[in-house]
Amino acid sequence: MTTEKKDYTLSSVKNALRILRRFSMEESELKITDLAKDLDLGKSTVSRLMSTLASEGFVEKNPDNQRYRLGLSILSLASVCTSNFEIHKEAMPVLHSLVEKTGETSHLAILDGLDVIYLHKVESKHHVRAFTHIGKRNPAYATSSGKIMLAYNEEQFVDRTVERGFEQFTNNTITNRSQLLKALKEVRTKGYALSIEEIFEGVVSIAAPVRDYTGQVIASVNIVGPMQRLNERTIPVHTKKVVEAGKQISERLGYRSF
Amino acid sequence: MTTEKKDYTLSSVKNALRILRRFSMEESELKITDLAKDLDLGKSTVSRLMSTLASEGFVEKNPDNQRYRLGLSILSLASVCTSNFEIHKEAMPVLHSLVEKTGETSHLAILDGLDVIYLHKVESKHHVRAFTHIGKRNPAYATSSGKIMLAYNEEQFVDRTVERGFEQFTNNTITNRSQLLKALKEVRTKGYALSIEEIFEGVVSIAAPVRDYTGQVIASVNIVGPMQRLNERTIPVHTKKVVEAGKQISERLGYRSF
DNA sequence: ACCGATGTTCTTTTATGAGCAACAAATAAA
DNA sequence: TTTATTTGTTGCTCATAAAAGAACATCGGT
Repeated sequence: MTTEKKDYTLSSVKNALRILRRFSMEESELKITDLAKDLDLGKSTVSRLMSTLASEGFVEKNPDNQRYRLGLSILSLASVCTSNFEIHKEAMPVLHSLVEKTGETSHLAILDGLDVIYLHKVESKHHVRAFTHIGKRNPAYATSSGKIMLAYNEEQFVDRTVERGFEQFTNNTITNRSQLLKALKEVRTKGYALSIEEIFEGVVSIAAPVRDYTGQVIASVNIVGPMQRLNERTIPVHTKKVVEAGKQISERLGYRSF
Repeated sequence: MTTEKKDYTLSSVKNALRILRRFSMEESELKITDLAKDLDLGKSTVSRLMSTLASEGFVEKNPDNQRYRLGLSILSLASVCTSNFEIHKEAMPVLHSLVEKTGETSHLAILDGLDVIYLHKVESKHHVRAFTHIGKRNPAYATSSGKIMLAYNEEQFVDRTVERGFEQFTNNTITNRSQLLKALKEVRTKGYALSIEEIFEGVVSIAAPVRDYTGQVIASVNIVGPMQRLNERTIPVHTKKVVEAGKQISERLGYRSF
């Protein structure tokens, strides 16, 4: 009696989806040959997968360079996706006013596995090079939002983070268990999280928890900006505003703190 | 010798994509049985398609009600999709300032087939029931943005619109060729387009063209609001601002009008 | 606790998708 | 321009993966 349970995933569908996931901000146009190499499939297979994807509007061919890019069907679905999150709706006005008050870009993030995902982003007036975008994933341990989520959720996330291992993005990146535990403890006592050049050089972020009506931390608000503007002097005042924003969203979700 | 050319689209992939496209703002959570009925497939087939989609994060199961909804993989791809459009980046700040100046919600729209698709949306402060969202499709002939695109593009779009037929959304909806031609002519002479209760009762929109460096109209800016605020008195002043916004975006795209 | 409805698993058969190879098309090089 | 080289699409075949139906499990309601 072999214990292997049957795997009922459809390989062609899986391949099609893997193709879609290959598209990224950095590589937004892909060629058949490259995809075939990446996914270890035949050119013809990929070609046919692509025309199927194209027929439903999930990709389209750039007529100029023959390459494929994501199609508008994706766009139509994205709003449906975010609308699933009640937080999203409640958070938007708060994020906007946070940006007005601080002058920095703000995000609403949730935890997906061991990564944070940015559900929403409100840009500041400053033209800064964008490191994030809606839907972007970042490892939780390296971001302020992520540390919030790790700090206020089950310890098992810490274990799993350690298992997965740390990538050192900068000199300040947390790279082992004890550093992480210490950081999370600090988050819990202070009620907010900082990330000072822990993932990008010269970039600082400040995050605060968002709680649902049960008091559980389900999301995080943050602001992000360059060190020049987010420094020892300004961080304390901005932090207050971020924490306040977190509380406001939490209250809109039915959380009562007393 | 039958002239039918072979169809190389992969049916399982096609079914998976059709499933994804079934999700909408109105029906954001779907059940296996319903999907099976809708798509005329077996329950077991849909079940396996869904688990494959779920394994790649394109859908996820709502633990509360056993239903499926769109997953975060979709979200990650959406920004990649919009970033393909150079207009998007250039238009954003202009849309924001248009919203500030007019107090109404603003969209950037492009034409896809015979529909307009909203590439971007900036909400006004007013809490109005949302009729649109990023990625939403609307028939071109019934919207101000769409009329802009039809007015400044090849006549063939008009023919195809007539072929596809008109749906009467309201009393003011354009429902035949001559009405459409007259409306488009007016758009061309005035340089902007109005939609006064042509698609939703009580809703008015004003749109202006956006041109690329060749002078071709590739997109449209609009504002949307309720009749109470967008009326004979305010429309003229708002129109100027919308047209001005269109020009600004066009200039950012390298268009020079002289 | 029962019943009805919904989702998942199992197995079989047939249709289908993957791969190879040839062809077409586009790009680069000469 | 012509030639060479890379890249994408099509034809065809066979192994196999996908669809269907039925049985089993699970859930939700009464």
